[in-house]
Amino acid sequence: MSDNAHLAEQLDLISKLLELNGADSFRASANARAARAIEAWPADICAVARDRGKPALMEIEGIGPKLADKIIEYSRDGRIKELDELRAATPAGLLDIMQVPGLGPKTVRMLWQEGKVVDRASLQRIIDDGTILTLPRMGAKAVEKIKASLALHVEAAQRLRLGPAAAVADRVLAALRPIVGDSPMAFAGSLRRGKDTVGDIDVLLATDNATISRAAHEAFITMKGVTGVVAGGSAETRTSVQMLVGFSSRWDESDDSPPAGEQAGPRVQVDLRIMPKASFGAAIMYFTGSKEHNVAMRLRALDRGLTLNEYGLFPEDNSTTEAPHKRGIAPIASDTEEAIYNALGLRFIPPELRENAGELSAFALDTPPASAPAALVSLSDIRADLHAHTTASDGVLSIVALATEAKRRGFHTIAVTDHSKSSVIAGGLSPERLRAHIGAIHAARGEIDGITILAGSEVDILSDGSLDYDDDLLAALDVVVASPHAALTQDSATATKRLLRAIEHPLVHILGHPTGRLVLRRPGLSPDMATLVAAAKQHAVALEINAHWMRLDLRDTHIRQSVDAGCVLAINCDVHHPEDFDNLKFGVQTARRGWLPRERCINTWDAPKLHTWLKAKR
DNA sequence: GCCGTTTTCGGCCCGACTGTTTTCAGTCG
Repeated sequence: MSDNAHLAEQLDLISKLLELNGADSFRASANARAARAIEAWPADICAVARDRGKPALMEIEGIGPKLADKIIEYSRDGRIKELDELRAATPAGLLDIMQVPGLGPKTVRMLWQEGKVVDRASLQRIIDDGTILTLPRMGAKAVEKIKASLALHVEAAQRLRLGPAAAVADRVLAALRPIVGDSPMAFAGSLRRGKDTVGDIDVLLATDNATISRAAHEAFITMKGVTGVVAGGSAETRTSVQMLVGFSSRWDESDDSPPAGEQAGPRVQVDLRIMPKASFGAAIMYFTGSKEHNVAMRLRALDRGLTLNEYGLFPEDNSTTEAPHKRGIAPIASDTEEAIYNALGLRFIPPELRENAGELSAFALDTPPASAPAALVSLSDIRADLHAHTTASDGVLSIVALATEAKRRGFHTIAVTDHSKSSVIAGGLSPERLRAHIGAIHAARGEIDGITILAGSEVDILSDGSLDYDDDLLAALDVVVASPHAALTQDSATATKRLLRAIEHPLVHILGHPTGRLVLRRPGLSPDMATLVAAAKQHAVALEINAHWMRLDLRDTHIRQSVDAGCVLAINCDVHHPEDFDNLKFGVQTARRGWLPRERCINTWDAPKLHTWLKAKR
């Protein structure tokens, strides 16, 4: 875990413990806000603390003098005294209870103070013996809800990776489409923003037709894969179901594929929300988030004397008694997101950027064109893949089959990059086999035209940073992707030296999945990214964004840091199966989350430009 | 605990829903 992520976790914990201890809620949320700002910060925040001190920290939005001191304390001691004291004063089990849906800080504090609850077991005890009913605001219905939440919470909680989540959403949309006709319908939330994991899936449908609305609701709750309708949602405007993820792949035989029995396996909550057509833009903006982006947008509206909610952008008339849409006030903008952004002096902000990380100022209409961000990379810009495996190592496609599939998808170049000898389990090639393989790749060029097949290798970066083949052999390759595969628990300093050595190697073009992380499975290396991106820029090495949803490595914050440093990046599918090309969209979304401009992604370049760039190292 | 061309003190995003209440507190998204 990076220092930023760890520090953010500590501050978030401080926020939660403050709430539990009845501290001022604005003080608690200030800590949580700072945690999110730090987590999204592209550079190493501890380095900022050490090198530039308190004033530089206080320039970050949401960080004032007190929080700057805490960051400095953390960067110096690796801990924060305030957190230690709060932990000592609060039973650890209360944090666990606060995870249960329906139990917020106020209720948990009351249970602790009045009911002597300190963990899940003691909560269960006072439910069972009935004493919970004697506590304030604890009626029979409230207790029933807590009981149900406790039971359900055991199997929920886990977030879902982007790939399986997108597959569920696509399934839902495909099932509803025939019923809703051409009514606007889309998914929102962190899935639309392309985050690497999502908590639940929000599907929005806009219709003014009650018949369509009822039919969609009915089809939704009877869809294949639905294992239960979540209580609540009296009206048909919001329905929540639990749905089987039912997604398996070579990565997930251990933890995501259902064991025997049809109703088993991981589930995800899917919400269907039905709203009037006229509110669709405001609603999808609202449900897409992020929360921080929404808050910033509302503040921007207030600055301009307007009110923004999920029904539209309204003129503010200072009647605080009732929401504007309920008083029949006509919205200034509501049917499309673009109209709302424009009415607030902004260009349309792509969903991937909506994290309140500078996007509002960057997309302001009055920003001079010179300082406006360049066009972001998009899926249709990608014309090449530079990281793919064949049957020579652990892929399932022959060289020609791989090239044929790449051509079918509109690429002008495909690089064959099988594993090197140290990746024994993946069938890594000995130097002799690689020489023969290069010959086979050259021969395959005669069997298919309209696409360039490059001879390459995904070469292991060994634990000391040396590469898995001699320079003579590497020089015979058109493209070298150097990747770490083993020793992924090295400390940060060792990992930095290791990867730096690979970047400085004159025959390396691309640093493949630089940290080796697996989403929700393995943290991978945490090298000093500032050092790596500076070296990558200097040595003209492209940093890879591995598009597989299990990797998404580099991650969004690292990409932003690389972009700021002036690096070029590669978005590669790491193809083993033909379907792996479909993961490209996740790589592109992640790249966009890191603000990657089209021209800085080498996979968007035309063939002459890309091939010239590769040859510069030969 | 942060923040400021209407404030250095007194604010701090908005609305729906639920359950416990006689007017509202808490939670969620």
